[in-house]
Amino acid sequence: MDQTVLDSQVYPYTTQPHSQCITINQIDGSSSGEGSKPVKRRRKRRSRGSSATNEEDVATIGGMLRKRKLTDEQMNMLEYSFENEHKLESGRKEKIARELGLDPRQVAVWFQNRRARWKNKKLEEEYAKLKRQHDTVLLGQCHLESQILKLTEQVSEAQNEIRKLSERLVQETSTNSSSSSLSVEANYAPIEFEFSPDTNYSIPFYTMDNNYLQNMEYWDGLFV
DNA sequence: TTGTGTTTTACGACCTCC
DNA sequence: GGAGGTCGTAAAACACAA
Repeated sequence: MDQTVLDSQVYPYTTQPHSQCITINQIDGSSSGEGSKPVKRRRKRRSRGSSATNEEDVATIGGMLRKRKLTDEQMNMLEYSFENEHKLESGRKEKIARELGLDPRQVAVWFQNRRARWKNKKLEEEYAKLKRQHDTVLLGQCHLESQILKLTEQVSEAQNEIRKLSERLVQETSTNSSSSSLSVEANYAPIEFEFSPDTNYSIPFYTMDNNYLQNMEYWDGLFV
């Protein structure tokens, strides 16, 4: 067999699988030292040949078992099949395996791995979507907070204005009261004032009238 | 060339469903 | 109980920067 062709389909797979140097949680529970939590035991990894069902699947080169890498054509067919249906019932598995010249076990494994990749991708997309939504909400929150700040400043300015005017009014009323019998309304046209021109918000104008004067006490209490 | 990170293939453990 | 699923991981293959 042509070496290039062989290499395109199979790759080194050791006859002494690294399962010998197994893993982390393989051993007995005693080594973990963590009492209550159940420890997963990892068995020895089987050598590739033990599950293979045909010769092609366990080609050997230089004493090494070789694991097969799927060809582009096989990959395309599997992808096409996966697009139609992510699950794999046994009849379909056998059929695909036959058509592609693969071990049904290989087809099953490929679908398992493909589903895992698909799931990961979905999770990433979902995460990105949620992050975008979160960022939008944050932006809205910032906007609202800046509006609150602006409005608070405007309220504060308005309160100062009202205080000044009320003081002026009280002072002038007291100096005129002895010399004039005219009412406040007669001497002073209602005083109106606006907030800063850059504001976009419709804030009611405050008009000096009798109601205002009657409520002075109430307002003064608020200003303290 | 080599070190390192990522992808692909494969497997074991465990779970669920019929 | 068996078939087929997920999950976590090993190890080979691959990509790529230094």
